[in-house]
Amino acid sequence: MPKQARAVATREAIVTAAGRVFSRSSYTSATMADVIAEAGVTQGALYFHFPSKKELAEEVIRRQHEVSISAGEQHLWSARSGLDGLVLLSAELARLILEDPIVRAGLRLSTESIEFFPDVAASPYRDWIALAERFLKRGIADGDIRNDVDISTASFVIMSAFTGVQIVTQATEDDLTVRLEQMWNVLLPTLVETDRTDHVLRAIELLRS
Amino acid sequence: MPKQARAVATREAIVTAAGRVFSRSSYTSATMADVIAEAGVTQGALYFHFPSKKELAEEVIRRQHEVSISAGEQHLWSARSGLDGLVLLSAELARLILEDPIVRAGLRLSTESIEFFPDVAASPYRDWIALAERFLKRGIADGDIRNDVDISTASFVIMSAFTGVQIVTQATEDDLTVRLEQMWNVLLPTLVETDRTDHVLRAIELLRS
Amino acid sequence: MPKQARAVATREAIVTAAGRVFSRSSYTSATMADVIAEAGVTQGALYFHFPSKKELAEEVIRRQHEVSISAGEQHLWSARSGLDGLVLLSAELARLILEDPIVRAGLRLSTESIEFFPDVAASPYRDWIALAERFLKRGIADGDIRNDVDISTASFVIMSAFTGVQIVTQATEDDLTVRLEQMWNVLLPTLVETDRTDHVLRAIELLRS
Amino acid sequence: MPKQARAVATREAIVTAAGRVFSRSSYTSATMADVIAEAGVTQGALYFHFPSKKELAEEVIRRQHEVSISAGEQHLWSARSGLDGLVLLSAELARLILEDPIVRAGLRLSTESIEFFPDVAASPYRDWIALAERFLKRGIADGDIRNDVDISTASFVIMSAFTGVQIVTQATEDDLTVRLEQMWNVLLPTLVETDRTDHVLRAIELLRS
DNA sequence: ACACCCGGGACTCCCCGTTTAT
DNA sequence: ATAAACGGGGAGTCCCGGGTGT
Repeated sequence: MPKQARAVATREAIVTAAGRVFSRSSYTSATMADVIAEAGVTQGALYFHFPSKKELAEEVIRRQHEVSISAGEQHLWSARSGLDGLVLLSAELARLILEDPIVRAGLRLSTESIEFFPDVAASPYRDWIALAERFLKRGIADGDIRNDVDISTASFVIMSAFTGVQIVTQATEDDLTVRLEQMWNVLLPTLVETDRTDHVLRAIELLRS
Repeated sequence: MPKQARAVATREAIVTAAGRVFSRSSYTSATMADVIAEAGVTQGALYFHFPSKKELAEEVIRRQHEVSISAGEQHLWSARSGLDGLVLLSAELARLILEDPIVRAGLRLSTESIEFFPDVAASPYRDWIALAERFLKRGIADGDIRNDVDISTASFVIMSAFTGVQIVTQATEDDLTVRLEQMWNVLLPTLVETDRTDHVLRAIELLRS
Repeated sequence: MPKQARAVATREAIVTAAGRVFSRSSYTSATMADVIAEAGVTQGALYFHFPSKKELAEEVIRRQHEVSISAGEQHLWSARSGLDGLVLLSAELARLILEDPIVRAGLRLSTESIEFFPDVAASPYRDWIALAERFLKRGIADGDIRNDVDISTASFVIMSAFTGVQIVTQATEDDLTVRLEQMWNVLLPTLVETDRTDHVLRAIELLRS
Repeated sequence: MPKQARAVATREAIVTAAGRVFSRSSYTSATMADVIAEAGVTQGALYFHFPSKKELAEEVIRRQHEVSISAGEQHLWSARSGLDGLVLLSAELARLILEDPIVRAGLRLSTESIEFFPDVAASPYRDWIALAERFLKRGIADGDIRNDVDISTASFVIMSAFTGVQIVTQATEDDLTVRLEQMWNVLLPTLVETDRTDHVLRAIELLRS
């Protein structure tokens, strides 16, 4: 699709810069000038690749979506079990949120600027919940997760708790990985058979790597 | 502080209007003109009472703080037990978030506009966690909650989960009370002795009233 | 006119404060709030005594006029001779400009804010020139000043030079008294008979006291 | 710096308009809207070329500086003698002040708005005094000016008197050229040998052309 | 008469997302 | 793809008028 290699590089620089800018300022308080300065491109270049601020933000949101979904997909197949995968997914999402500006920006944009992107506000959560459901299903098939667990409810509560932990941790500047482990310590007992605490311990162990 | 009755009414109208405006728009995208229109006052009146947009927002945050804390305090003494109180607290907070624009606005401002109010970003969560700790302590004393529960960890996870449920629910436009019940169904088993499921059922029953 | 002693004090405090404010800020950049803060009165008090910013400034101008004229009048009679008086007048005006905020403010207002007080822009200069003329006349009568001096021209040039010295000195932050002496050293020889340099020396000596 | 011809024209129109506006209103009472209206440009155009009111004013001050200095330099070499040049310089400055709005504005801005441009308040006077010194030096070399004249003192008094004459004349709405001649009639006798009154007469004659 | 609180609203500087001319 | 221009708001300031109390 892109005609010149330079064009790709420019576009990439813009999106990356937008990620940094939108992750540290809200949609309205971030300015195109900020993005231009951060990317080191000219106004014309920016407006050539993205006709408006909104479309630039939407591209960032799209990237966040791609990245977090593909991260999840990978674990779905590579993890030893559904339970392990679920825990690893949460760790991977946490890592992305902490380290990838585009993910952080996409998340911030889609949740916080509901007025501008009303139709994508729910999608990160919906995506994550759908992912979690698939892990839970596999977990039941694997025998790690109790088969009387309501998959839909459980995945909602898990991903909500994850979201809450992430948000509260960010606000209080706590250590997310520590808090995540505490979260799983509270949640896992209700998901796993009471006499299979070894599974719980093993899964939590995964968080430390 | 205010000397005239009219002044009190004006000030109140402004804060209420600010609550509505800041709950539907972010801090930066909300404008003083919006507040003026919503309150039906003049610019002069607004700037007489609040010298800047920031101070107006801070007043809204302060109100949110007061309201949610005092709501919690009340349940701490009126509830039959610590466990019941904790559940009722969550229900009350949910109600306030859904129904009181000032609470919603205060929450949105303090969490989302970290760049402008860095020092209060954590306070709602810290407050709620501290409240939850007091409920948990009473719950242990009342015998409703297992005495090997780590109060600090549990209160953090509970309030994080609550926060997450509220945020995800808001984004997906689900019914918060239903989701809250699902959350408690997952969380309570780990807090209450396994042979005291009656307590769990009774507490959850409270959510429906 | 004022009925109560308190009113007189308030009014005086306001005018004095206005002097300080208008001497350090221009008419437009000075604000009524500045005056209020400086005077330590309330807005109501200020607006009771002066119905507008303009009238307050006009009062300051009026005071400056009174003060500088009466200072001149005094020297006219007390000085040993017209020449001495003229030199003393310049010293006295310099002192007032340096030390009395109301004089400085009145001067600044009447000269700089021509757009607001067009009819008084010239008056300080006209007043001073008229004063100088009277001194020169007496100086001729006293025999200190050459009788072929054109009084009207000379007084204009003298007071202009004085004004210029004062302005340039203020801008360059030089010592006004030193510069004033230099000015008289240049001007006096043309006013006094060439063989009466003792008069010149004596007059300049007066500046040092 | 400006890349397009149109940009140069726009910028020029803005500076010229600013000159007119700032010469008839003080810095604070002049508004950007005035400049925009006077220049016939849009707000965007103005703020593209000058990021703030202050920088626009500073450009005007810079222009005034350039114009008056280069006018002086020219006379320094073209005049028949130092004395003639000095008188011509004063006439030229007077002409610029009367006819060039940018010069008038720059002067007004740098002297009157000390609060905003403290570091350039003195520069017009310093520049002129430095120029006068060079003329006086040449005048002594040329034999027009007495060699016992203190150059530093004399140039200060001359330029101060010039400044005063200009200011008083402006306030009283007198004819500047007439007053300038009167000023020189008072000042020259102390600068030139008493038996060389022909020089004085010739120099003053230059003012009339 | 004197003082004060509260409110009114025009206006100011400037930022910002976005097109037009080159 | 860039320099230049566009123009709609943005927050906040300012001078002042009314109603109230003393």
